[in-house]
Amino acid sequence: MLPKVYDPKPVEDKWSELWQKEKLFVSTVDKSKKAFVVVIPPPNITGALHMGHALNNSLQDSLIRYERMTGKEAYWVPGTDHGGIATQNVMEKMLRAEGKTKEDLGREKFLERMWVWYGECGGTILNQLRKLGCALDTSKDNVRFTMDETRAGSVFEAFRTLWEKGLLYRDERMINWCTRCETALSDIEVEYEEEKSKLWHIHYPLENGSRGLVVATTRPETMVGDTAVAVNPEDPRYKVLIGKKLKLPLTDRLIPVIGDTEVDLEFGTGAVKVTPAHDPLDFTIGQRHGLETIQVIDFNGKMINCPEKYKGKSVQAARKEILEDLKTGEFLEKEEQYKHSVGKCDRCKQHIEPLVSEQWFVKMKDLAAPAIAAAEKEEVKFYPVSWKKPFIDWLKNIQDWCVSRQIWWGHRIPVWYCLDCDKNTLPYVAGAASARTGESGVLLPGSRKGSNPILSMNTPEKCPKCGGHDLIQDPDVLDTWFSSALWPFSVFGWPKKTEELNYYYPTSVMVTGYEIIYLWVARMVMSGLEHMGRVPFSHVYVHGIIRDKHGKKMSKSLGNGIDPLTMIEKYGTDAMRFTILSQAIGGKDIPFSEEALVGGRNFVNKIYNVSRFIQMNLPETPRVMSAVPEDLELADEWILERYNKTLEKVRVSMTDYDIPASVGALYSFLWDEFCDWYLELAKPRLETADKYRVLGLLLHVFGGTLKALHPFMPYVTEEIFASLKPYLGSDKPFLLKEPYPGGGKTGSVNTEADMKKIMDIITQIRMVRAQLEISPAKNINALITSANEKDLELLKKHPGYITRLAKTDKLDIAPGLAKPPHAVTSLSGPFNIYIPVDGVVDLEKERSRIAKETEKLTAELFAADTRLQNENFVSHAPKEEIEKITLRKADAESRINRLREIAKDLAL
RNA sequence: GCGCGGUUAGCUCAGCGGUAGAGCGCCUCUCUUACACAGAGGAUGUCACAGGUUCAAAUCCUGUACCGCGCACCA
Repeated sequence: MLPKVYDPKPVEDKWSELWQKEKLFVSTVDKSKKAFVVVIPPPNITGALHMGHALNNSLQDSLIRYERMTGKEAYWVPGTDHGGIATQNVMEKMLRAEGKTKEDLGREKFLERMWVWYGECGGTILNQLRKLGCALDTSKDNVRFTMDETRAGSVFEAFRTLWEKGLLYRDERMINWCTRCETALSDIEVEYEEEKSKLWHIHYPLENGSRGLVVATTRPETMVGDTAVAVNPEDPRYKVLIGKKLKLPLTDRLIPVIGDTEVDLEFGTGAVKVTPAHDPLDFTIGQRHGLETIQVIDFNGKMINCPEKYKGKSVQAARKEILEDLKTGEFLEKEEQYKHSVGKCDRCKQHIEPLVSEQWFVKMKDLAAPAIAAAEKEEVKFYPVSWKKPFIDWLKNIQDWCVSRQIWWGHRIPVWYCLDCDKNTLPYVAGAASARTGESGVLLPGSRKGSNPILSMNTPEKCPKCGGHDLIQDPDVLDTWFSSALWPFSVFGWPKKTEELNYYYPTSVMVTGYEIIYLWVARMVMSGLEHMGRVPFSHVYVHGIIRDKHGKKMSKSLGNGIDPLTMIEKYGTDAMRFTILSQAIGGKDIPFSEEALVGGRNFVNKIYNVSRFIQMNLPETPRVMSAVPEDLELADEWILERYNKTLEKVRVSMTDYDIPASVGALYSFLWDEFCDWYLELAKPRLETADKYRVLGLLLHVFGGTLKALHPFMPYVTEEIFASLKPYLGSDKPFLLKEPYPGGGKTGSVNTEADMKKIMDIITQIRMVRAQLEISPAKNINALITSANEKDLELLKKHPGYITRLAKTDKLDIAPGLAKPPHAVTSLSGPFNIYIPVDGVVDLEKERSRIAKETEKLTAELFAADTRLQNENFVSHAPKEEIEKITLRKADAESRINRLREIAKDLAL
């Protein structure tokens, strides 16, 4: 006999290995079949998978397996992402642990280490995905990487196309700079967080030293880079000062007062210090008024171009000193408590420094327009729809995308410069190794205007203009999202016109968390339309974020993270998949706790034990037994009906990507209906001549349920299916090869209603047993009677159901039965149920039971009656509703009357 | 400031026009040979608040409060 408790580990190891070995998940171009394609959101190679990945991939796997079983050529394309800054930070951290920096290694050696890391981490991730049961063919030649050779080709092609269309350009702008990661970031890589700070009011005197203007600022340290003070030209307080010169405190510079309508009269003092080099708004004001831009903070976050005493100091240190000096000089007039949100690097949480710098940008407006149209026409359809509007709104307000990053790990910008042609325009310093670029010879961050970029995938042989060989490549790499944006077609070899690309593109659905809709989904849609002329996927299935049980984001620093692999160890993959799939409702965040897994584990165990029970009853010599027999009796028809309806519910839910509804339907069918009722009713029949017909149906329904559950819980279903296969008559090597069940026809219309009547009687008797504390071991007798003989026909056909499940010994079913002297009574629909009890009935208990019941029914009667009395209800409500209420009223009346009679009896 | 969610049993959440549901927890009984990771039964809810629409509202509309999340602003 098999053990009572299911042990997932050996089962999971066995099958995940076999699936890969037998190439179960391989997809090939098959034009006779409709393709169902999902491209994996490639996990960053930054470490182990987390709960978010578990959710994301469980959802995708469910879809892929489901669609494959419905007969589509389902292909789930595996891969990983190099993950730019995030991964480089991981490596830098590892180096730090060794007491090294990336500069110690130099660019080349550093990248070598990164590739070794890719080998390790990428492998780990694939391993973990296999453990999760993912239907991904992880053989080497099928796994993509955003930085492998093919993908590099895609990136170059995209870069070249955009460049040639003038959609990619280099310009000097104010960008977000992370002084920790030492790179520029795009706007969406900045997180804003509310912080408590101060608003400092500083007096800027007039040229002659007399009372000037008071500015309010949160960043006093930038004042050494001020080149003006702006006021609103309509401001009566300051209008007259426009054009006057102010003496910039702590320096000997004079700066003008300018008028600019962007200045808000209400805010602060109504006078703004203008630091074009370090504030986005000031930058535009500066451009408008032709102000000088003085960079006083460098790319390391240190002060430059300022009075000697602040030079080289960090921003924080400089702020402190400058404030002290302002106080000493009596320039500081006020300190106000102030809350404002501050930009932070989404990778390292360091404060973002707005800096002016020359970077590569992608022009977005033209790219966004077709994407907006596609979303509006729902060529890209969001599930849930509520993401449609935010998606479109974001695209409508899109800004150009800064795509250059000053890090080493990534696709190097495919642009070279000729040091001969451009020796006067390039900020090039030959010789000494550069810490920033890790190369000898430095291309400084300054302007390269006037130089001629040479576009080339590989190092050009020579300068096409002068034939010179002294070429230097742009030191920057591309934003990691640049390659991600191409993923839905780069995975199929684009720009090569491969057969795969032709067959699999556009893909079916993109499954992703809402946190990367703009960062990623929007860019894929734009790229797909731009480079392929078609949207990359027709559906976007948006899911939420896994949070801790209190709704807090899981994070390392909070220590509230749950490791999916530990959970798999403890509860099994199927249990974890079931749990998170059940909770992934409507794209909402999922509060997750370990306790929730218990339910999943129990369900897996339940499934396993059903199979134990069935197997116990099977003949030792296997033969095909699964069948829907002729001459079904009520319970058989009922379970088939429930089975068919459940499968239909699953089918409908799946078209809506409502996986929790699918999983939930199967759960309650198997547990509440199949196990709790049908199996219990089948047990005695297994001892009779009926045995093989019952077994046939048990196998049919359970086998089908296993298939239906397989997309969600692949391991346990595969394992059980394998052991039942000879009885089920399947010749398929794996469950995934089986067609998804469904489409069965339903039985007679009365089946469910009839069964419900019997179930209710059973429940009533059980209730009496429980209330009277009659031991389950003890059999009792019951009398069931009704005024209408016809009602009893149904029960007479199936006395065994009641005998078995209510554990009655002797069961009398007849019209007009009188209540035996020592008996308790219960009502079920039109039936009076009398249960004779030993000794004397506790009259008090019985009376109060009946009183309570009467009370409930009276309330019901009153409610029904009130509605029926209401003319409006009768004239407006649909017929069926009125009928329903009428019946309810009659039922309540009948029961109340019957209860009254019994009460009368009891009084005697 | 704009937008999007949420507010239902002790907890976590379904339901989204026709008599309030699940899982977990709690209470009672049962190791009845598939399963105690189980079975049977039970208790527990002014469905945030205020208006409105409707014969009928947890469900639709409007507003309010609180919680969360985006986006914008942030001198």
